[in-house]
Amino acid sequence: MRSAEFDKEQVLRAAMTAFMEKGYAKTSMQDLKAATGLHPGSIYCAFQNKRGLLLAALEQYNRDRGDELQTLFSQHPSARAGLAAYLAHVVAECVSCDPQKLCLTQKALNELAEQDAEAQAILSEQCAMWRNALCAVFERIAEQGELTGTRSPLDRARGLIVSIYGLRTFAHTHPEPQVMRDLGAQILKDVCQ
Amino acid sequence: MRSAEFDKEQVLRAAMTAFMEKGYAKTSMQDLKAATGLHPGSIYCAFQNKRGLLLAALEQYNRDRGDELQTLFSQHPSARAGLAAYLAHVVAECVSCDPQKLCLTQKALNELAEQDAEAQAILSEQCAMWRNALCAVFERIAEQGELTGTRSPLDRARGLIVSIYGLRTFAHTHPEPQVMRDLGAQILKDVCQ
DNA sequence: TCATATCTTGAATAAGCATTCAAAAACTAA
DNA sequence: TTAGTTTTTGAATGCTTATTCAAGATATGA
Repeated sequence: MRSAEFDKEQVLRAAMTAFMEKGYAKTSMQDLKAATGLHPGSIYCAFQNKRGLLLAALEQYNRDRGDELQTLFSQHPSARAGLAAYLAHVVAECVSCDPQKLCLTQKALNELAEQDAEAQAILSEQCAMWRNALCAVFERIAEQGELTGTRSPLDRARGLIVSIYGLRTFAHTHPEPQVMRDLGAQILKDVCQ
Repeated sequence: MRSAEFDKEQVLRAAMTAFMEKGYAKTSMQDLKAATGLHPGSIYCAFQNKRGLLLAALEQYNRDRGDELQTLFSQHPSARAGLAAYLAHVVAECVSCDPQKLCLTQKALNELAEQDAEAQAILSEQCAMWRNALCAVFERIAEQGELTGTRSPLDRARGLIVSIYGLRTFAHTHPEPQVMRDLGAQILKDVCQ
């Protein structure tokens, strides 16, 4: 018996950033070898093939982002303040123009939703998990009486996801940071109204 | 002297749909040959290379979409009604799940904004043109007294673009058509408020 | 210490890719 | 009709790609 030398999470995070920077199609196995430090044989042994590595990386990304969201909201007693901080965090990522701070779920959705049914199913489920987490947030905000209007938490969660996807796409045109912050503020207003 | 046999607009529209379906990286010259009916030599003679064909296709797409928007709004005396029709049109495209009804600008923005500065510049300018067109729409809606609130037309135009980008990304997870229509209706409300 | 099972290594493979080019075809102008 | 110019054609090129595999390295258990 002998166990693998590499740390799977570490390898998946390295693959994640490689895919974020170049997209799936343009990331070569050579890129992945350089990013992960693994030789082709090891990658194929652990993940079947390039696509298997992507799918595993997508799941790792989703876990990491879920944890991050939970941590962020646990730091704010007011759910509404947590939401503001969350949006500010997303805006900051957009403004940074750092390819490693893109949303891999969104990138993959745009690149392969129409081409790979299995990837699409994984991504749809991840989107549903995200939506449920945000839905719970809006339920807490409602309980704390910080919501006007009559929209359901689910509606608001969907609206917020749409807005964040849009914000991240819009950011690729490099608008001024203040514009991005204003857009974020307006989204917060609209979604809590 | 001899003029080219092919119709440039027709070729560019064929290339557009090829790039929409597979993305830039995964569309091979063989795909483009099949889609356009042009042999490699002719493509290279007319557009330099694969990337040149993409850039030309992006510009054609932008022209076509600009014309489409103008036509749609010219059919509605009420600018507000035109906006509602425009959003309904976008939602219908999202619901159709037809890869040929994606937004090529958005697809390219997501795939190559970080990798190709020239493409990014073209796409940013196209986004600015779109924003200006929508800004003019909001000015007309304001003149017609159908706007509440104090947001500037420019703010609203940016917000609408963000929402449409988001809607199109969200659509890749195949939500129910009614959900998409509800999201469209909410966007219309928020942006005119 | 040794045998064994498993992982690691990196060169080899075969397919696919963007691009080039020279020959053939065809339109234009005289 | 004919000469000249440009386009069309599609095979050839050389490079890159994902994937495989057999040899070598190394940890584990006896």
